[in-house]
Amino acid sequence: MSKSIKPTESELEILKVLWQQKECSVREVHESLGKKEAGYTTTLKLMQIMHEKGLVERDTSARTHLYRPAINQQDTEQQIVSKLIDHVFNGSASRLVMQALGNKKASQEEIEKIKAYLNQLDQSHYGNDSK
Amino acid sequence: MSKSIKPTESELEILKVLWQQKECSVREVHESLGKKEAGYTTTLKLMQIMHEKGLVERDTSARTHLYRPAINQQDTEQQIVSKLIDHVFNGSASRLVMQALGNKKASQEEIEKIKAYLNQLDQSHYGNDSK
DNA sequence: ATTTGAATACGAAACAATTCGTAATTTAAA
DNA sequence: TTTAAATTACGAATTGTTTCGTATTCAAAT
Repeated sequence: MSKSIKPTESELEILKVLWQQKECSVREVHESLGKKEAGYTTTLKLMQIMHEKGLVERDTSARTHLYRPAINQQDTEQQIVSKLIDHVFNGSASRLVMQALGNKKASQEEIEKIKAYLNQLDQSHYGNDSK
Repeated sequence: MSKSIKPTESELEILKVLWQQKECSVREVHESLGKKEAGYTTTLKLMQIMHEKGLVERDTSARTHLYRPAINQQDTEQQIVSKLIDHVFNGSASRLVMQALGNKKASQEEIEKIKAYLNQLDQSHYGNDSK
């Protein structure tokens, strides 16, 4: 399957809003993006382009068009992470994880969550082909 | 300190070669990049730009200039990962980690490495502010 | 000394992403 | 019905990255 549509950074910002809110007008997205962002027509244009690319769907029946994400959050995040692992960490997921944990971003609480997740992985014999 | 220089994708490719090999001529980098890459002058130009940006240092005493990385691999990877955590995973390192582990990329072997790392984190009282 | 091959320097083209100005359209209010 | 406000459509300017063609320089081989 060719899920290889990759959103740009700005597009990802917009997708995050849409993932969260399910369905939005351009204005709603624009406001959600907050102050720093560019003008309204910039957001509009981006969303129109995203529609052309198939990143979002839209309902044009009403005056104010409503947009919905056309790609899945989980899949998209997965793609981004996979690409990072391949390109930056030479295919080693563990190197990425260690990099992610070995910094101030990872609180003790976070680390506990991860341990729990790992144990759960074990129990569900989720492990796969090693050596 | 203002370490906020962020390499583009192509620049990162080149940095990876330099990190690995310590010091390289343009040609060496170019060959290391392999087939798919663009022409020699493209690599040259990129490295010249990287020099202007301060991403690499170079020794121009000899006919063939020698380039060395001017930024640290660990720091750079850290920056990339931090940015990803902030922008894609709303600041949650654990979400990134789970995404990284919950796919085919992470073999059982990788997962073991991570467990070991987590335990080691514990022992060295590395944990920080939680509650 | 001359030629040849490899290297650097430089400018510009080709692309892609972002931004915005302005016109046209639509709805609701006056 | 006219006006006003909000919206979409569209084209183009801007900015950043990548690519390459060509000129120049240098050093070694002839």
